[in-house]
Amino acid sequence: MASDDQPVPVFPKPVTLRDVAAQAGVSVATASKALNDQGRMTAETRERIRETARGLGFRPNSLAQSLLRRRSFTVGLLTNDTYGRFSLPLMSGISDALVDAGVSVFLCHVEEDPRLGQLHVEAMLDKRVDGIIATGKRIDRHLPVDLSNLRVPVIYAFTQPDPDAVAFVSDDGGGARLAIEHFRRLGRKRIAHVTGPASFAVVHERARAYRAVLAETGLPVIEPLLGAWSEAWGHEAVARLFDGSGERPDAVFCGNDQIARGVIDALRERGLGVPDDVGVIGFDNWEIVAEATRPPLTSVDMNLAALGREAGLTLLSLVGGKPATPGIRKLPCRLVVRQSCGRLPDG
Amino acid sequence: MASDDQPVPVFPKPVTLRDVAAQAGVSVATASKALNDQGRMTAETRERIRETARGLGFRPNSLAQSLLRRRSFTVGLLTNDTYGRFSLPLMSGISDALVDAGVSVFLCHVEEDPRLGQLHVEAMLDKRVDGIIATGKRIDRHLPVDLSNLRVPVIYAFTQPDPDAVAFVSDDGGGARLAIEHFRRLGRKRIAHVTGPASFAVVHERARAYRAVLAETGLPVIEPLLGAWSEAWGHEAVARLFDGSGERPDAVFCGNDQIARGVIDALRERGLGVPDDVGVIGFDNWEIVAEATRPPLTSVDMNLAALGREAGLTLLSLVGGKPATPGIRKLPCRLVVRQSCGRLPDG
DNA sequence: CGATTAAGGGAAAACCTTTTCTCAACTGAG
DNA sequence: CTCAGTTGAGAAAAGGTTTTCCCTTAATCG
Repeated sequence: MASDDQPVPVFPKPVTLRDVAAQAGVSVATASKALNDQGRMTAETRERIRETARGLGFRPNSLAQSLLRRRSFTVGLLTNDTYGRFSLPLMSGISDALVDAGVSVFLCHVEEDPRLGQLHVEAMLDKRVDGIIATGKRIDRHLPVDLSNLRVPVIYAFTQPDPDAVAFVSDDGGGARLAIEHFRRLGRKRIAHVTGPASFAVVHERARAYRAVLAETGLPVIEPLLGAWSEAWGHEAVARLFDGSGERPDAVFCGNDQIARGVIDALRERGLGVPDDVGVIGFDNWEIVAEATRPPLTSVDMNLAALGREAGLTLLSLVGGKPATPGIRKLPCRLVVRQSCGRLPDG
Repeated sequence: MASDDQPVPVFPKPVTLRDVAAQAGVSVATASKALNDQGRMTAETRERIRETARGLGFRPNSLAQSLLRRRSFTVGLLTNDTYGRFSLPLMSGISDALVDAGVSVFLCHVEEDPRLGQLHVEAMLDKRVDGIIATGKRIDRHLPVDLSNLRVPVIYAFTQPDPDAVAFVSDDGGGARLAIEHFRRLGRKRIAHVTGPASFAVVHERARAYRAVLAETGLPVIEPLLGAWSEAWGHEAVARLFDGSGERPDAVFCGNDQIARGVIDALRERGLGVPDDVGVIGFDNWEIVAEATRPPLTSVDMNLAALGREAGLTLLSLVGGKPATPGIRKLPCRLVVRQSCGRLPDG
């Protein structure tokens, strides 16, 4: 008896179409058609069945539907971005694009272990996901998983695609251009660039844009400083830029917001004011950092949610059988202006 | 013709158990039993069927299995934590606990809109998730969704549970105790506490622990400063603590890592060294912040992955039919010692 | 050698929904 | 009154797997 007084929560049996049909006094076929606006029957019958379904709280079993339609109305989002800094905004955009089609998103975090990753992919395929979106920590890094020759369409977003795949990435060169041109419009003359390690493709792409804009406008190019994606590197880079005897920068374009943060801290320690003496622009627009910086950081936003939306819509049309031409599509960045870059004297 | 040269990628038909059976020359029933180690047959037959399945690359259709077993081997993780700062570590712990049971996790982000949230929950139920784990931004905040009386078991992790539910939260009081006692062991005499807004239950819980430890050890209590969860507030709080004429703190225990960061910056601006003049300990151990702080921040870690693991295991046993006594279970925090708190003089 | 038992394997139902096909009844026209 | 055509609704198959029950054959025992 002692083991009996623990109330075992009993979960009610889900109500099936059969139950609805029985209660309404029709066959399951008719019930199904009534609820899906299919087939022919009197408006009265249709309404009666619907009313019964509502009353019973009937919800169709997606599993059964999926089995029949050979689609699960689910897509998998594969990522190895531990902190979700890039994958969560992306996911939010994807969900956004898919929710109207009744499709949900399955976030699947794959560690660096390729075996475990492959396992997760298999699990998704077994669950008959309609498609997979792959994303990573950085645009030019591969996921530790092989996604070629899968049974479902694959889209790459913000990560290095396989050849012949469809991919969406941000236009980092354009983003850099945005930042530098903004500095130029504000009248900055000596614009430096502090960025991440040479092993990242985007580092070179942005540096190219940096040089190009400066060349176009006749401003001097300061050799970009390549280092790490960290605050500490931003700090150190300021020492390199400002310790020399040469003319000093009046603006720094940084490869990410953490570097920018380190730059700003270092400038303050040197008694240089931001934005009055030196303007600073970051990259990523990681709000939680950009807004906490003093002064709040102007930063290039990669529009990850929009990227996710595009990826989602494209995947959807791929699932629908419409072919998509493979290749990399670049989506524009936008500049989020806060206070670290300064403003026009007359503004 | 022009529309014909676009190669439409054709995805191979998945191979079914029927295919395996046909190729092996047995019935589907036998094939199924062979692959699942059920039924009786010669070892030779079993092996032959397995070999055929391997050769064909057969993978059972989870949808069909789930339909039959009335379980999807999927659990939903519901969150409204936009940046994933808390939900991702949690999810990683949950996945960890469930992967051995072959269960995957469905991350579902519900915005503040309750209607959309309810919609997502319905979608998960329709997909026949085995259970749901709810989590939020902060321990004492409700999700904008009603999860009572669902058809599946629900576990709350790091969010305010419904009454009679099973919940796991971190022991914030214990975490505070850890920090203060560490300061005391290091010989700090005047320990201040700068924390978040009064509207959070954990703020009071930690403040209680703060007072308790100080009272136990005979150290003076400085009235905790309640403000916001931001760097700016940490900055401002330093002004309040150090501008007065009274004796100054030699240690500050902060409500989160961002506050700690603001505190450290403000101290540096005042010419006070961390940890030599003032020790600082944060809360959350958000590595990306804690490690970037100069000096690297000692912080209380809430062990979210462990929390997730516990939640996952408990949900699993609930799904298995074993009852769990409702109530809130607190899991211990741990102190991650870096350099901002100082060390023993003789250490 | 006949009868019993065990072993090996198959048929069919079940899970739940959708869809096509079929069928009965009824309408209106000739 | 008969026939074509329409309307309303049900039967059945399909989707892929698991499991129970049954049947056949071979082996064992008396």
